[in-house]
Amino acid sequence: MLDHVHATDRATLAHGAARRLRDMIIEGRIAAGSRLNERVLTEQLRVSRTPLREAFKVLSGEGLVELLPQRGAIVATLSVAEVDAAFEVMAALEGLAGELACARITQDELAEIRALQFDMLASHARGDLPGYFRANMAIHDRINAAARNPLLAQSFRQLNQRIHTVRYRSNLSQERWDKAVEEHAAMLKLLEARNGRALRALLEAHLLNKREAVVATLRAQEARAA
Amino acid sequence: MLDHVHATDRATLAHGAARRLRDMIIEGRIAAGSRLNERVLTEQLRVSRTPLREAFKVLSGEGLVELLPQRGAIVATLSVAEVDAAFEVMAALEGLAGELACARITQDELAEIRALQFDMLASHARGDLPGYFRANMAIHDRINAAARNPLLAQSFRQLNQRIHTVRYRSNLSQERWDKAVEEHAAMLKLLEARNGRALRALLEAHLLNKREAVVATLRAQEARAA
DNA sequence: GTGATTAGTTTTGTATACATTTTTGTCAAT
DNA sequence: ATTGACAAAAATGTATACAAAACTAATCAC
Repeated sequence: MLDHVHATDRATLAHGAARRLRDMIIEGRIAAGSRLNERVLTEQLRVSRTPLREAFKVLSGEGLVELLPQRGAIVATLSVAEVDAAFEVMAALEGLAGELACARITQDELAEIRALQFDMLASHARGDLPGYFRANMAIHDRINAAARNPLLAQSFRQLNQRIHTVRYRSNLSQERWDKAVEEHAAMLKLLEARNGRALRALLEAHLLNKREAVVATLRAQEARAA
Repeated sequence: MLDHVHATDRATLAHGAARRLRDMIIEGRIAAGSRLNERVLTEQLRVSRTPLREAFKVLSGEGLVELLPQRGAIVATLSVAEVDAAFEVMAALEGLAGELACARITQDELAEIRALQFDMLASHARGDLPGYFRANMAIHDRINAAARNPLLAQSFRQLNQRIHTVRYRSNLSQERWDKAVEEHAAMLKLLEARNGRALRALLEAHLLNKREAVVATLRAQEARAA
């Protein structure tokens, strides 16, 4: 097991702690809004307070943790407004990525996206939602990579990470799911045709559709809670 | 920008150290690539190593500092490619901000931007470049604020902060300066007309023009150095 | 019962001590 | 002069000690 510890883990305890804590938060293993008690976490992560507190600072920069001076750290909470805002920005970023990708993507990368598209179709046909999400994420990652803009990728990743919990927990209606798959087919066509402007518009619309689905789910949950 | 002082600003030594160090880096008082020696900085900032190292982590998240495990921290370096990439993303974000602002801006906010526009014209007429930059920044801040999307504002601010040194050091040609002022007049018209799509396109073009100017300056400096 | 007060506990913030790792400087060998 | 070995110095990473703030809960006045 220890052989498989990532390089960033070995680098410093602070990095390792940040990585593990990040995963716990993104996967929802620690509830949003809950206190991050230093004593508890030092025992859980087997590090002392110094690297743990440094990890808090890192995750705070990523928007995953909120630091309340003199009152410790909590897992960042997500309001519906914030999710809404995040999708608004991500739509623009993903649109830009698509446009740039049209100009910069290689044949090999395009072939890989084609393959992933078939994976997605397979998952869709089987009704395998987690598989669909995986293929979906992979495709969008490839588009982002093909855009050849590390800062764009980073900005996008940061926002996406922040809303990860709610994004990949929303249960698509069959109808919306079918529509999303159709949109993906159109995306691939536009990418192959190197039609940057059109792909950009489609990706933006695609993410704004996604936003509607997620926000609707969240509002429904809110209503049920009340 | 309206420095709405967050409670977190002065609350802890770590935040204070981060703020001061951030200013030093953004203003170029510490050269890009130079080592951030902990002993030296603890004396300079009058804090112990613990909060200083926490500040490093914060600034690393903002892209201003690079952490080299076991080898300390350095001021992040900016390649021309990175500046290029940053402007590419900022153009998309600023375009989005303009489009959203068209839909959401109030009359009061619009009036304030009109006033700032006159300030800008005054600075331009006087050949006062720093004054022009100030008015320019203020206008773009107002547009961002009118977009009512804190995550958009944050993403933009982070990128802008990162390239601050080179952005506000590029010496405009009179020609380009005149053109930029003209573009600003057009922006205001589109904002008043609530023409979101057009404003978006203009803002994108405006920032991509800015990118050309800055990148040209950088390449010239590079050439002179060699 | 309600609310204020305050002693005791917990928790966070900061400084410092200790442990490794990296860097520096010297000197001999080629 | 350059290289390599290696001891010394310096710097970073981590743990812990101490200080200050926040929280808890018991007591008391009303």
